[in-house]
Amino acid sequence: MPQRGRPRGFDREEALRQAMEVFWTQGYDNASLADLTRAMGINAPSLYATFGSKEALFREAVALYVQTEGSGIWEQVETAPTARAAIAHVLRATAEAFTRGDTPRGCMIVLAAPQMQGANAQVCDALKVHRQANGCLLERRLKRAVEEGELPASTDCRALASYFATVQHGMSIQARDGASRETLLAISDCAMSGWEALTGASHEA
Amino acid sequence: MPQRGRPRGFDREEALRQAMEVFWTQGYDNASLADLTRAMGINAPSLYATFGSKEALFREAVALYVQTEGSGIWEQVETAPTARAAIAHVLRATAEAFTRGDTPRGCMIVLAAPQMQGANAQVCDALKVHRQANGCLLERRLKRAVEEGELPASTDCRALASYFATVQHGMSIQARDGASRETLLAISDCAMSGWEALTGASHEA
DNA sequence: CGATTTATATAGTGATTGATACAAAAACAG
DNA sequence: CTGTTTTTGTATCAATCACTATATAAATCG
Repeated sequence: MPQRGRPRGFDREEALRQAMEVFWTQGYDNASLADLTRAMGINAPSLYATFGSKEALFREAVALYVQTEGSGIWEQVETAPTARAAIAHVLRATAEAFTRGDTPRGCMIVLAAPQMQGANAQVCDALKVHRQANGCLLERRLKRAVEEGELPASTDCRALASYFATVQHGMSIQARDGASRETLLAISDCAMSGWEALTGASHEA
Repeated sequence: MPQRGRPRGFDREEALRQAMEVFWTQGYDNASLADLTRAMGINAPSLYATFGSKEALFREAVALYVQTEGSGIWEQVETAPTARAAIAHVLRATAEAFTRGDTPRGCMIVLAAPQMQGANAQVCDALKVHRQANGCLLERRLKRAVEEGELPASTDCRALASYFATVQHGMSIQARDGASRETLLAISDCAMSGWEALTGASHEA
């Protein structure tokens, strides 16, 4: 019994992708139900029957964003041969992802709801969790590099992770302000050029 | 003829300061007229008679922010003896300003309206102008350092300015996410530790 | 076919949005 | 005092917000 009643007249994933793009460009507050339903090509009752509420739709959109857009940025952190290569890839992939042209500029996780206080504290907090997860991912990778001997034991992995996360977050603002791909790549080069001074691993390639 | 009619029953500057704090914590969209009038201690007609509109009030709040909160961060860029000292001060002052405790965390210019599209494109664009002005300020200071011999002629001042602006912007996100003053100071130290590698001025102090 | 089940479109819910009409209140000028 | 001017509080404006009640449309089941 695959389905009993009237079949759904739209593609759930495609509608969710459209909603994600609206939230990505407009943010959570500024994206109205009218904006969402227009972009998704459905009416409000279909949206609520399928996704539950605006907040639930946003959470699904965030999950889709992390899975599709974010994966290209963070997926190689664990598998990269060195911590240095891992972080360099994160920054370079960020510069490219933020200036793809067919998607909104900057990171949805950073830009969609930066206001902690007010009506949508839970939504903002959900994004904060994602941001901090990325910072922890970097920190864990750096700690592994210390264990493996790539970096000296004196390395302040927490500080380094916060630093590179800060650069990655700041690139969202730059991208929204119109920075070109070349500019963002130059920024990531600047961030990486201090690697030896940061880690004391001047003997590493 | 100092005044003709009924005198104003509240302090204009104090009310503006309260409005600034609401916009700072909640952002432009999320700050409702009810939030603003409650914090300012006045009713809506007084607000409109004094400031014109919500957008005009926001612009005045931004100007007040730049003048009061932002000055401590950017005022020494021109007067600092070296570009290195200037930028180090910007980052250190940023770490302190974003964690003062009695003011909201992070930069109002970065956090109050990051959505370019939608209802408030003009408001967002006004903030973008301020952000880019800071980047240009850094770039001009770096170019002066090249002219004065502090930095080699090969220095890419545009890229360096974008890089440090990116770090400064990213610190707003970190501050909103709860980063401590020590963490932000460590981030600024990380950003500065690559100075020699970035500028090729390894012989400078 | 009729019965059931699910999705759709229309229309409208109360609440809140930014912004005002209006008249009383509080100062001055004459 | 009587006008004039400006601010104030109350009460409200149309528009929009997120959300839903209701009835019809479109499918399967028996």
